Amino acid sequence: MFEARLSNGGILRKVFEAITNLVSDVNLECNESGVTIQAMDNSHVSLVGLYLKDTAFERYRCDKNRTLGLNTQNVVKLLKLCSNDDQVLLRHDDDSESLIFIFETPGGDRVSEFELTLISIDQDSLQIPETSFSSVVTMPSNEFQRLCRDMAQFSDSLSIDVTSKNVRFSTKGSLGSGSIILRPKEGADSEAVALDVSEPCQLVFSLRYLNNFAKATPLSNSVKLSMSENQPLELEYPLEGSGSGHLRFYLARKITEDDEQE
Amino acid sequence: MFEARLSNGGILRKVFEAITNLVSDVNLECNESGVTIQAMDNSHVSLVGLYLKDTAFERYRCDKNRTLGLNTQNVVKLLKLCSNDDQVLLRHDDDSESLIFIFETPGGDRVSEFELTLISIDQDSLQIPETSFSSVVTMPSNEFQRLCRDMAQFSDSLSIDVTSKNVRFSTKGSLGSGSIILRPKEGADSEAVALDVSEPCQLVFSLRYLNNFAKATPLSNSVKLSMSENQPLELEYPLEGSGSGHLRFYLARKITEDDEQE
DNA sequence: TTCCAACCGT
DNA sequence: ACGGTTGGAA
Repeated sequence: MFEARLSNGGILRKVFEAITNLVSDVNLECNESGVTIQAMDNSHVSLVGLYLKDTAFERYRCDKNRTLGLNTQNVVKLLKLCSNDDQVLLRHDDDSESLIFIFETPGGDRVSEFELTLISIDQDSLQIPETSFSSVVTMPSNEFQRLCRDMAQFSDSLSIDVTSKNVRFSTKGSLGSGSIILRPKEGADSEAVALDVSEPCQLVFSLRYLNNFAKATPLSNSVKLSMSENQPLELEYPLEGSGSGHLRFYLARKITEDDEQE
Repeated sequence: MFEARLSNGGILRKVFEAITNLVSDVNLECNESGVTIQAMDNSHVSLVGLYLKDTAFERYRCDKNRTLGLNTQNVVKLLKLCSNDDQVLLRHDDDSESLIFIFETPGGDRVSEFELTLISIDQDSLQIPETSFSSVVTMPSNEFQRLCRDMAQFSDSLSIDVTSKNVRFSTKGSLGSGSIILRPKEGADSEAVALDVSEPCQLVFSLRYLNNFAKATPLSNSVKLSMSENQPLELEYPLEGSGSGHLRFYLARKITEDDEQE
């Protein structure tokens, strides 16, 4: 028996809304310590990682490990049926072919129960390793989204240069070029830009994917970009108000013409 | 001479907006006690019944009974030309081929007059009988609309189970199944769910039609679902602020596979 | 008929 | 700014 109660159904909806553009089917891995998703996107370019610790739930019970195959669009459809402040209870009976979503109004006078048929997904169970990075940029998530949207006007490649002093996002295309430099703010609160750089780096990424990742903006006020030379970017949205948890995206640096000449 | 003045033109517009999806042409039956419409929808599956008692009007005069054939879409077009709080005066001169709509701003500083050509509709004049029902559910109209829209995600069939304790709406489709249970609220105001059940019932209806009926939601805060086994559903939207009147829909229960096996 | 895009109302 | 509705196109 797997049973997990979230007091805020909105988080779950936003998580699936954020990843539905990337992956159509995912395996929800449930064990006693929490719930995770690790999936390659449909075009096998980027990775998505969700981690919801058991403490992120109001109530959590998972007697036996299980893998729940879900169609992300169907999950989004279903989660749209709950109001933002409804409580959400997920339930899976051992060996059942469906996952049950129960939405309860705060007053309890309305209880909706929806059953989603599980699907079987043959996908390599990824084990995304925890890695350390030489450059870490923390910034407001909406600012990152805006930046990626704006830069996409010029080209699909975004260059990110991080030094210990600042971070520079730049792009160049036929209609011109753009560059945005962010410096850490003095009175650093969580809303500000922060840098943690042991080794500067300069990497180029596809804006198409970054813009897809940025769909997760509603989940968190801040986003963390972790980079090292010759390592994929890790983009992390901490899940606020859920105790501990995060949604992460991984993207290998874009192969540019310079690389090809090597 | 037929002359009827409504202080609130919005009601009339909403009524016609609600039925224009179901019936393209209707006969407006006018007699000394008020105005009624009784019509079968275009596909001859459901019935629409409008009743506006003479007292629903600010002024009402109907010397001679008459049947005014109207194209519902044209009426909607015309009623869009009046503001929500305009007074509406309907006038029909005996034997005239048109119905006159006069819109007057509250201050009376603007008077618009429109003439709508009547059409002749050969349709059996229905006499929908007043019936009694074993299960009556009253609930907020917007909640009913939401429910029907949500359930349509799963399938076109909505099962309604009413007991003396609660009402359960459920559906089942390829992507899963859904069920919403409503219980009467304790501090029951007009916004709440109320049940009046002498005999429980369990019926299935087409969500396509229910969703069409739910277009009437703006007319009323509450909706009344009256059911008995082996009898069509009666869905009633009381016309608020119009003294006495209502818009009703009737829908026979959907024939399911179970029935066919009988 | 169903899906998508623009427009409007909240 | 979002959700809903409506109109048009496939």
